[in-house]
Amino acid sequence: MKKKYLDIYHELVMEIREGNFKAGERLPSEHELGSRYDTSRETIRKALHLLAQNGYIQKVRGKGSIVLDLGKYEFPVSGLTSFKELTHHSGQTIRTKVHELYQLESDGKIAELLDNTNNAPIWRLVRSREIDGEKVILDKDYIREDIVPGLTKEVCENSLYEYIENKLELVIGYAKKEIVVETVTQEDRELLDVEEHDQMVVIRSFVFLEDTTLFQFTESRHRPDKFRFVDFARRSK
Amino acid sequence: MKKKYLDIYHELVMEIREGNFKAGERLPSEHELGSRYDTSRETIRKALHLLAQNGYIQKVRGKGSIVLDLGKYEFPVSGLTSFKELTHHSGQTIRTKVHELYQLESDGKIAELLDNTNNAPIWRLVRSREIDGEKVILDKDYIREDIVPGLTKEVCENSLYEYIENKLELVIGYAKKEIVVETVTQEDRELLDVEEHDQMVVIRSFVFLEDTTLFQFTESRHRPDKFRFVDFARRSK
DNA sequence: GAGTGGTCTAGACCACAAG
DNA sequence: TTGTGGTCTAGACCACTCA
Repeated sequence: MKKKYLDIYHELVMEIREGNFKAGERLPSEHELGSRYDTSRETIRKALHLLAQNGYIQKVRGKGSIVLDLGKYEFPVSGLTSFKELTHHSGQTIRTKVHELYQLESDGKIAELLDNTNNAPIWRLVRSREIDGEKVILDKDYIREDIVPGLTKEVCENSLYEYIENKLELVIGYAKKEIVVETVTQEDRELLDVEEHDQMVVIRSFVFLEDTTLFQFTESRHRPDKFRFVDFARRSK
Repeated sequence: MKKKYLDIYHELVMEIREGNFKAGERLPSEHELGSRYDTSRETIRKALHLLAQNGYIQKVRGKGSIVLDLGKYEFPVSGLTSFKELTHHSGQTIRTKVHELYQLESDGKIAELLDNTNNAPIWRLVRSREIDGEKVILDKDYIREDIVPGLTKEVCENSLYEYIENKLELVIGYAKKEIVVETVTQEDRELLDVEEHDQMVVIRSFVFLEDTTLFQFTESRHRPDKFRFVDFARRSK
C-alpha cells in the first residue's frame, strides 16, 4: 500500500537534515504544503504529526510548525560515549561473542515468564558485547522457538533483529522495559571485563509482535560507566 | 474547544479499567463505535490512536483493536519498589526538603545551558526527597525566573509542576532526558542517606514549553537501590 | 482581519484476516 | 465473501496569534 504521508514525512526529514528548513524557523503552512505535495490537508497533518512525535518540529496553534534542533542541547559534565552511539551509530568496533545457544524444553519459570499457555521450546541465548576492546554488555535472551526458528551462532553474532524482521519478516509491535541497578553477578565477572565495578545497569524487556504475541524476554546488563540512555518525551495528544 | 475524541478516549479507558473490555478481547469495530458515539470514523480513530499510544490496545489490521494488559507482565528478580510508585502513586510518605532557593544573576555556564541569548535571572533550587524515612533523591533545578516567577519555599516543598501548570497556566510541551550512572559527590553525602553506596543514578532533563521555550534544566540524583525506570515503547506510525 | 493549526464530517477505495 | 483497520479526500467550522 502506498503511504503518501510517509513519503512526505521522509522528504521533510531530509529537508530539515539538509538545512533547507533551519531550527527556529517555521515550515510552510499545512495549506501550503498541501498544494506543494498536491494532497489534502489531513494527509499533510499525518506527516507533520510524525515529525512532531520524532522531535523534528513542534506545532504551535496560530503560528505554525517550528523546526527544532534537539541535538544542540547536550548534557554537561558527562563526557561519556552515548549508548546509542555505542550500539547503533559511528565507527566503533563492536564484537559479539555467543556464550550459550540452546533450546530449553518448556522450563517452568521461563515458560511462565514468556507465556503461561505455550509449550513450545524456548531458545536460551547468552552473548557478550565487546566495545573498543572491552567486554561491557551481557545480553541474556529467551526467545520462543516456534516464532523464531533456525537461530545459529552466526545469526546471533550479527543482528538478531535484522534476522527477525528481514529474514523471518516478523514485525515487532511494542515492548515493556525496566531499567534498574543491581549488584554484579558471578556470571558478569566471568564473561565481562567488570574491573573494579560492583554494580550493573540492568535493562529487562518483554518484546511483542504486532499481533500482540509475546515472543522474547531479554536481560541486558551494562557496566555502569559505559551506560547512557537518552530519551525524548512529549505529551501524547 | 470541545474534543469529542478525548471524551471517547477517556470513556474507553474507564471501560477497560472497569473490565467491561477484557485483556485479549477485541473492542467493537471502528464502524460500530462510530454509531455508538454518533460520530465519524476518523474521530473514533483518533481516540483509538491515543489508546494504542498509551498501551491500552493494539490495533491489528483485518482483525480489530485488541485490549492489552501490560500490567500483568511483571519483571522477575527485582522486587524493588518502582520509581513511578515512589514518585507518583500509592500511599508512600514523601517528604521534600528545600536546601537552596535563590536567584542567580545570569551565571555564565548556566545561562548558556538554559539559553544563550537570555539574560533573565535564574532560580537555583536544591531539594532532597525522603521516602519512607530515607533521603534517597536529590533534585537540582535551574529555572528561568522570567517564565516561572514567584517561587517560594512552600511551593517547592509541594509540587513545582502543579504550580507551573495550574497556577501559572504554562503548558509543558516536551523534554530531552539522559540517564547515566555517576560516582557519589560530597553534596550527595551531605544531603542524602547515601549509606554504603558509591554510585548514583543521574537523570538530567531539558524541559520546554509548548511554544518551544526552554525554561528548566534539572538534575535528579537517585540512590541506585531505590531507582527504577519503566518504559512502554512502540513504533510510531 | 488574515493566517495558522485543531477538530470533525461523510464519504471513498485499499489491504488484510477469517470463514 | 464479509468485516476489519489503513489511507485519503474536500470540504467545514473553531481557536489562537499577530499585525
